[in-house]
Amino acid sequence: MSRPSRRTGSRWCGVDVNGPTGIDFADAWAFNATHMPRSKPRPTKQIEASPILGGSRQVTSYDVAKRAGVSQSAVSRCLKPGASASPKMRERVRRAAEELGYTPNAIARSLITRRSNLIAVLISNLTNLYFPEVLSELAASANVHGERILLFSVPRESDIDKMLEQVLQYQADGVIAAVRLSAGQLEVFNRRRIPVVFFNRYLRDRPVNAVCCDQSEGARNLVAHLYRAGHRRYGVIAGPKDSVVGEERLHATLDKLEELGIKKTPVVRGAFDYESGKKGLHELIRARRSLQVAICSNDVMALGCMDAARFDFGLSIPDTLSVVGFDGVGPSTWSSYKLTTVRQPVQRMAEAAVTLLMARLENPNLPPEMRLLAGQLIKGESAKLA
Amino acid sequence: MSRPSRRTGSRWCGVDVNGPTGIDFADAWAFNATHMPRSKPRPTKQIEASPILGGSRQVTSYDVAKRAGVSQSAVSRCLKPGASASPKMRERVRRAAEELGYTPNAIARSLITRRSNLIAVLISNLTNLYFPEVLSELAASANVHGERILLFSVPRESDIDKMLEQVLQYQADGVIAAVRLSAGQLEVFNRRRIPVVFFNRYLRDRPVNAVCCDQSEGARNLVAHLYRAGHRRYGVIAGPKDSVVGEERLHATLDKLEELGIKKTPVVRGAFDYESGKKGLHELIRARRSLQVAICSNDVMALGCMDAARFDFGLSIPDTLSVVGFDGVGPSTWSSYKLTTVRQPVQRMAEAAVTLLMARLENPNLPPEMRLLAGQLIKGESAKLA
DNA sequence: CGAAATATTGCATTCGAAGTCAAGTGGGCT
DNA sequence: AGCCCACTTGACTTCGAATGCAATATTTCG
Repeated sequence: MSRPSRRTGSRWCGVDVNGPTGIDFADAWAFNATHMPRSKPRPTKQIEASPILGGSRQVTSYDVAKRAGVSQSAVSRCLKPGASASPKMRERVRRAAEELGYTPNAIARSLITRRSNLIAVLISNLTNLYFPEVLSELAASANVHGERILLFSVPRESDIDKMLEQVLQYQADGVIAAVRLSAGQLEVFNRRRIPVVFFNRYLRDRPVNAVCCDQSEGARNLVAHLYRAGHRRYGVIAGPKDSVVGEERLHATLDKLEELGIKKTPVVRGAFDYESGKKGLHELIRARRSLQVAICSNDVMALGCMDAARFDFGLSIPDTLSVVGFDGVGPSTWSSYKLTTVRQPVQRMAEAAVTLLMARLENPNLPPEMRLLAGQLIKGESAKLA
Repeated sequence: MSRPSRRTGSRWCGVDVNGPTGIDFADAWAFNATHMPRSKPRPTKQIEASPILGGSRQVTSYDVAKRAGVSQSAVSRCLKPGASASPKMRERVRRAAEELGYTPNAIARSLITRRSNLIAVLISNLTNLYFPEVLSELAASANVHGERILLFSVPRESDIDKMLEQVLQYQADGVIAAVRLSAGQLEVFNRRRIPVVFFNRYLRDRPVNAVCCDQSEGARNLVAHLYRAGHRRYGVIAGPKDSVVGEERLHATLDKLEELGIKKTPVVRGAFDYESGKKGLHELIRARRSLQVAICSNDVMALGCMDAARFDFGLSIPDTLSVVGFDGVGPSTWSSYKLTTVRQPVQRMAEAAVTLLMARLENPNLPPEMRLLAGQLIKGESAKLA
């Protein structure tokens, strides 16, 4: 310490100064304070000197600084790529850090930088066969940008508010939502300038960030192929009404059918799960015995529908009944199904979602943006197509 | 402020005092400092007084304190259930917090309490059909204990070390590992007293915390049933050699077979995925044309195996070939498969893993513990059983 | 060689909540 | 009234890294 040393209570220097510096402070206080109820000298912040003993206090940047004979700020700067630091110091600090097994504390960093490097991912029901893939792609993309994934698996819609509270508490940098959020819930994030990107859903009444597979185009495309193959008697196994993408798939399907002159297509509702597909087919057939095509709003229901067709009704697919789905999940390609479906480009969608989010972290003023990615028609063997 | 007011630089009080208190400080400094290179008055920590303007600084406990007319410590105490606080103050603080829309900062809390309330979950490949269920159960259990899940999806084994570094940086309270960890990697966590619980795997050479499904018993049970049904010519489609549970399933199977007098059962290796199951059956049949039973080390391979049997070889299941698996994933119950398998009690396993972890957070000195949960034999229709 | 420009470095402060400790308050009892 | 004890409450420090700023060190260049 060659400069005129100021008396400070700062921790790592404390050990270098003669005597407890705290006393100066107490004096200063005494001078001004007319009443001094707690006059005990401010304790010099002193580091436990026994890193060898069992004191398993974690190694901090102060420890590294001391060992390298530099200041804590220096350590911080050396670890940061862009910062100003001489190569010599960099090397000394690097060595000291390595010798001590130093791990920066991301929590402390987040507190001061106001960047948690956490992305909250909200997923409603992980068992959907489609989400796992999404999740793993999201994790990969986030990782590329130095962000981690804080997972919120929402068992019931009613629990969402509690989850959102947690998302806020953890200071997530941003949110990727594969669940339904109300306008009010979204507003909470907007007010705090936390970007939210919807995954395969969005809000109808206001512009939001979203990455979606182009359901409409996929659906119309699919219907066109089916129609050209000669199919005339359709039925739809749709998702629950509160699923925006489900409704979009449904409406695009019905619109295209009407455009082709086919009216009054029966529609039954399911919950996007296997059993719904089975049940759905039973209902459809009850409604219309001569059904030729079952259009299912997702793959898992389509697979259930196929199984019901074969095992409950003894139908031959695609000869007696054509079945199609949406998503392109793993099992849809299995030999038992070879489902005709519209595959979502999950990987590109995940990348897009993270990219959208990161851009809004850089520049919070970017306007809401919706990215539509085209689905790919997978011509399986579950439907006669043109 | 009814007591004799001490002059302090503490933030929330500053605003109550007449005039800028900073000046008193400057004087104090001037009095004592013999050398004063930086004599600008120590800035009184002052809170931006415009919560109405666009100043979107987040609401802190200081703001709440100010509004409620109490100290910041009081706010902290009021929000914590056990702490000492009069009902009157509790109510005032609660109201102020609500009016301001206060959200405690979990990051700041973690820094001081040294508890991040984060559990790192390491999963290798999420697309495995079995992990999604695990993950969603883990999330649910963790939530019950007030912990969040920090997800690490490990694409390649080689990336694990980078992941572990991140786990440390984020000060995860504990780790649930559904991936392979070397003894050295585990040691890093032990040294830092971060509990690790393995999920369906463990280390052979040292005691560790683990929750596993009792593979051996399940396998032996399965084989016994198959044997009693009259099967004599077996083949095994096993997992990769580096999977501990896979090997356990394999060895238990082979042991039991030998115990029953059946030697030299052919074994082929797969990667736990659908294609491996198909390929595995081809290899098995090439090795032994008269195969009666294919024992697969997981469900997904079993499903692939079934499909290969039916579509590639035209075999009838279970008449010509019996197929069994392990896990009990969703699709195994679908009508096309009705797989006979040993179901893992995923929910109870997840609960156990979290419980084991939480116990070790309470008391870090608890010895390693391994919980074995029995698998449940699901008698599907893919195998003739006794 | 010396002045000016630039690079390096350290000090002090900051982020926001929690916890320690002492001071204050009030009640109950003698 | 006086004393003791339990209960409330607030001031201040703490956690660990990042950063603005000023003080040095080093280089550049006239």
